[in-house]
Amino acid sequence: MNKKQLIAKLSGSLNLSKADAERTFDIITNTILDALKGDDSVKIAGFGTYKVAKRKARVGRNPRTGEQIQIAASQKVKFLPAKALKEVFNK
Amino acid sequence: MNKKQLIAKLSGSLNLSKADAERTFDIITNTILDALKGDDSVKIAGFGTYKVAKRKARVGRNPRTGEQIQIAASQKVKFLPAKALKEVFNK
DNA sequence: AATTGGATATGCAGTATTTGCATATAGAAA
DNA sequence: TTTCTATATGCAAATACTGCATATCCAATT
Repeated sequence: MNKKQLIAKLSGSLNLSKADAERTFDIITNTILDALKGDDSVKIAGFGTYKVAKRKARVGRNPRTGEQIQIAASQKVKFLPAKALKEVFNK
Repeated sequence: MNKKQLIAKLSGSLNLSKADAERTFDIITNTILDALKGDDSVKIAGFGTYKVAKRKARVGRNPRTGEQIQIAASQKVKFLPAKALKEVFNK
């Protein structure tokens, strides 16, 4: 399912036009992103936690040529599913 | 930031009561979950992709006693940040 | 509705990183 | 109040990550 299809569903269940449903959805994701930029984590009970994880610089390898490569440190958004979410898929 | 604080922010930016903002938010997360249950992945352009990842059974260990334990296969929701999302935190 | 530019999936090798087990407790959230 | 979540522990095994070409897929513009 892609964003367009998701918006179509939400349009129905939220009783909004597709344009409004998309606007609503975008506001929510942007709010989460902004929070991650400033704060460091966003916890949503029953769903999961978004966190910014710092990754150290390290040595990698180009699998095509085999040569070693220096990989810079970076940051990545991680999602940790809540307990309830795990149970849904493991009952 | 926790869910309550997120809802409070959304209440303002969506111009909804807190109760309605929470209802809206819950409908969205539930819609995503339902899609994932149907074995799909949910791709949200510019944000990321939610996927159900299957994990194989393996041998684990009780860190308290040190004894080996057989761990059953399981499923887990994974979130893969979109390119745009990575760039926000690595520029 | 169709085209196009951009984003993402795949496969590969080898190393780095993460995962997840049990369990109690502390702290936070509903 | 009562439920949920983070933390901490050692360690084996699963998985992520890198460059890059190709194939596929999506989003946005015509």
